[in-house]
Amino acid sequence: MFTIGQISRRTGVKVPTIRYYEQMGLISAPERSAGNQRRYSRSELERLGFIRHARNLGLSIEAIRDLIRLSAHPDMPCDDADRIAGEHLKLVRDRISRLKRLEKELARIASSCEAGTVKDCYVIQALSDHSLCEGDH
Amino acid sequence: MFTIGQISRRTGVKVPTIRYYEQMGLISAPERSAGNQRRYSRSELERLGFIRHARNLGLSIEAIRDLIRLSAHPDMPCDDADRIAGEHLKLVRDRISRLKRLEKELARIASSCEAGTVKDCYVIQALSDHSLCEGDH
DNA sequence: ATAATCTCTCTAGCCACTATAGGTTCAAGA
DNA sequence: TCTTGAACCTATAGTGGCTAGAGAGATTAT
Repeated sequence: MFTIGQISRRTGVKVPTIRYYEQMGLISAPERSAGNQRRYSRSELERLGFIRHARNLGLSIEAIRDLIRLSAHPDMPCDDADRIAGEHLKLVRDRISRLKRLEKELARIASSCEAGTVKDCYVIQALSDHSLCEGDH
Repeated sequence: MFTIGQISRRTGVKVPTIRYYEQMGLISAPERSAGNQRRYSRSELERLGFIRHARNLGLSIEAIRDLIRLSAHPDMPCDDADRIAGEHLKLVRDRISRLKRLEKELARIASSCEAGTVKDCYVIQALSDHSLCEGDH
């Protein structure tokens, strides 16, 4: 049996976040001590690890809820789990390509200001005038 | 003189968002018609374009406020504008490298499930067990 | 017994919007 | 001039995923 602070330290998920996950239905309400404090078992520790890992990968609470629901039915086909992971992968790839375009333009903007005063600053000019952009976004 | 709907269509910033920017102090309160509706001039249209562009680049409201403050003092040195753009560039680069690590692991996870049922699904296993990760995150 | 550290619930705040409700104004057509 | 319908107004609440704080109670070590 672990206290909330103990599983917090073990999983790296902060105490209020654990309580928040409970509220959101990602982990079920654990047993309580005589004094109404949460007491967790090993399986709940593992589930929290799962959640933390998935969150680190950027999956939404919603997606994680779906995966947990799936894992409760081990004999169902796992197409849905694959789909969730695949969709998320696509999302991540989109974000990367978007950010790369931003990086390119920002790098251009940030490197090309040689003027000494705001009046002639390329950063501010470039931001004012979208038509100076090389790429599209 | 433009109505709020007109500058919304011209800049691509939604009407409630324009009002929100006004509340946040990014644009100053415009003139009003006899019936209390906002009437904008060309300079406000331009500023909104600036804001939209900067937001598209991912700059925070806070950073944009700083840049606007700077551009009100055209004779000051523009180091600060350069710094803001540079810092943001660093941020974007960090995000990209983080996302790339995620992409790698997600791709591995999503592609390696060959099992038919949830019980043996690699997606769920991999999420449960961080130690299966190849990289660090 | 006491002190220090957890833990409890509840509420509010963060960012950058978005949505809704209920009302007012404006511009164009009849 | 009247009417209609779109656009506008303010104010409030909700989004996601937490985080912070208050004020009270529980547990543990000395």
